[in-house]
Amino acid sequence: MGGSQAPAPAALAAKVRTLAPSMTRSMQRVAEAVAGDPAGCAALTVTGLAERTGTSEATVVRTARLLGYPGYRDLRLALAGLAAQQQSGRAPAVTADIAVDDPLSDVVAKLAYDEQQTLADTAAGLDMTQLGAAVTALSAARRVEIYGVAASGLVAQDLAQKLLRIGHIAHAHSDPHLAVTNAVTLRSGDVAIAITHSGSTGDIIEPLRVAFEHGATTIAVTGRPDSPVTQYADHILTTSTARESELRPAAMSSRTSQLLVVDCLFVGVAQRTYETAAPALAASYEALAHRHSPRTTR
Amino acid sequence: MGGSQAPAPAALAAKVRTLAPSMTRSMQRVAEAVAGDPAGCAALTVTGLAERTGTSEATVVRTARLLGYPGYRDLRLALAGLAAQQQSGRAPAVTADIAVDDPLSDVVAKLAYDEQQTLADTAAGLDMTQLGAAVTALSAARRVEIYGVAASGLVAQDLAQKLLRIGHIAHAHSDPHLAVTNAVTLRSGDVAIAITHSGSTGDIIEPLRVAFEHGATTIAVTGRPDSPVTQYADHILTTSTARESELRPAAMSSRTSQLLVVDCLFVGVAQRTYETAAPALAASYEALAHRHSPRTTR
DNA sequence: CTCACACCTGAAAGATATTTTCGGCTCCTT
DNA sequence: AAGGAGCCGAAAATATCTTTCAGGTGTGAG
Repeated sequence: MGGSQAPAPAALAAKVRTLAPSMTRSMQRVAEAVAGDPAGCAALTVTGLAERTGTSEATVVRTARLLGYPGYRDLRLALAGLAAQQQSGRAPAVTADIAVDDPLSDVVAKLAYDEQQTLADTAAGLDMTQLGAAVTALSAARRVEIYGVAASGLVAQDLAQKLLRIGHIAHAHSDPHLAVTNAVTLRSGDVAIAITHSGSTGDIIEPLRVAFEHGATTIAVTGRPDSPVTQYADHILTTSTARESELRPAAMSSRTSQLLVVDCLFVGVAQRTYETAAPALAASYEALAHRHSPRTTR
Repeated sequence: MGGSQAPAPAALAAKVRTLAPSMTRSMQRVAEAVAGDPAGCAALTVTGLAERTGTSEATVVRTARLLGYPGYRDLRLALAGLAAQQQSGRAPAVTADIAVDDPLSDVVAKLAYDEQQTLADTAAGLDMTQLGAAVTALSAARRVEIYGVAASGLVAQDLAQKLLRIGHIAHAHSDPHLAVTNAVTLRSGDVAIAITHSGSTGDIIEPLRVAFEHGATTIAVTGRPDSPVTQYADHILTTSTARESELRPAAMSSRTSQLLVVDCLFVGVAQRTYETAAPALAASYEALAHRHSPRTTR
């Protein structure tokens, strides 16, 4: 039930970053070479790439498999495609890290660029099958419980707020103990969602496990599709992982990525349950209108 | 003109037309198939393409040679590149609104595109002078209080979490009454931030007004620089407003925009107070490490 | 501190795909 | 109608990719 099986044409760099942590040293060398110079690597045979990375053919093939391709041949084709896209596409990028002495205008530009990149990577890497299944489960759910702590806790709340606005019963939990207590009450027909970037946050795995074992449909939103949390997930939605730096904690880009996924879930559910969602949206909008004072101008 | 022996990436169709007259019948069939469906042919092996065109492997190789490639392998690579280019070329048709019957893949593409657009707009529209002043005030603040409700409440919490992690005293408030109570205790040297998209949410204006009148430095993060909330704001940071639709509430893009602004504030403050921020970041990272269970692999 | 285990790693064997060779065939020329 | 030039594909030869297996390395338990 792992990541997507579709060959990723443009999302390769993202996939490399996502899977890199679960790779062995040699495989990382191969993945790095491939992500760093797609065009150059596309010109090489298995043996050539093995030599260039100081590894063996077997390792190259293994890496290709891990990245989701049937074998090296297919990875090579994807590489050629990627190279062509880069060629025709825009200039590489100004991907420099944020430095302590960057002027504010640079900070803004770099942050905006990085988040845009994260969005593109996430969209490209999302498995539509998994997403569809998750939307289906959510649309039919009696109630939805969402677990997340810290930055992911905010994403959980965001989703809960949105689902509530279209008439679904949804709650977010940040307190690990209460989350487990809550998970115990779930059963078949309910949905539990765990949001965790690392996928190995014990406080979040536990409630999902409990929900899973009580028969609820479980969904994991994580940046690590091979992490512990996925053992208890019926559906896995992978968020992208951008490089981080001292001044740019991982939480920043993972949050952007998670929010996009959550938005997709929301819109998907809203589509599926349009008959009830539309009036509910209108009603909640109406109810809040009086809380706003008249505008100053215009 | 035609680069005779150089592998043609995009000009393949043209080359086929140019060379077609000098081809034999079987070769023309192959060339035609290749030019007509690059993506499909890239997926085929020599034998496969030979069968599909009703010819033999030898003919396929001969055709590849005639088109300027060393062999079929290289033609296939070029084909993959061409396919990828075509693919990406017809992408930018996602500017339409999200419809009820859009397939999920369109939903994802449109959402990602819209959020990217929002980010670009926000970055372009940010007033660096105001941002700089806000960062200066925050860096020197004794404590920071942040007010926001609903979706903006989550942004407020996000900022509070981040500032806490770099050793600043910061709290987010969603409860209007508690917010006002809290604002009363502020004075010169403290900073209050109001986050509201409309700029006319009474529950948020009120605490900012109180903070303003008690001498605190006040910052407004709003999408409406002419709205009531700005009367009480020393510094105004403008977020961008994307068009919204029934299935895409305003909260979605305003949140993206607000988060970017908040991230800029955070990084700005982290830069200015690097001496204390860096160790604090490292310490909080360290403290959370034990909450993560060991990885599945490695 | 030592041992045992699990896992990564690469060499070589095995399987596929590509390229070359070569003889039959068609079609044109005279 | 006969000869010949060149096209075409089957099968051999080669290159490339994949799998298997055994050696090595680091890690955790005792």
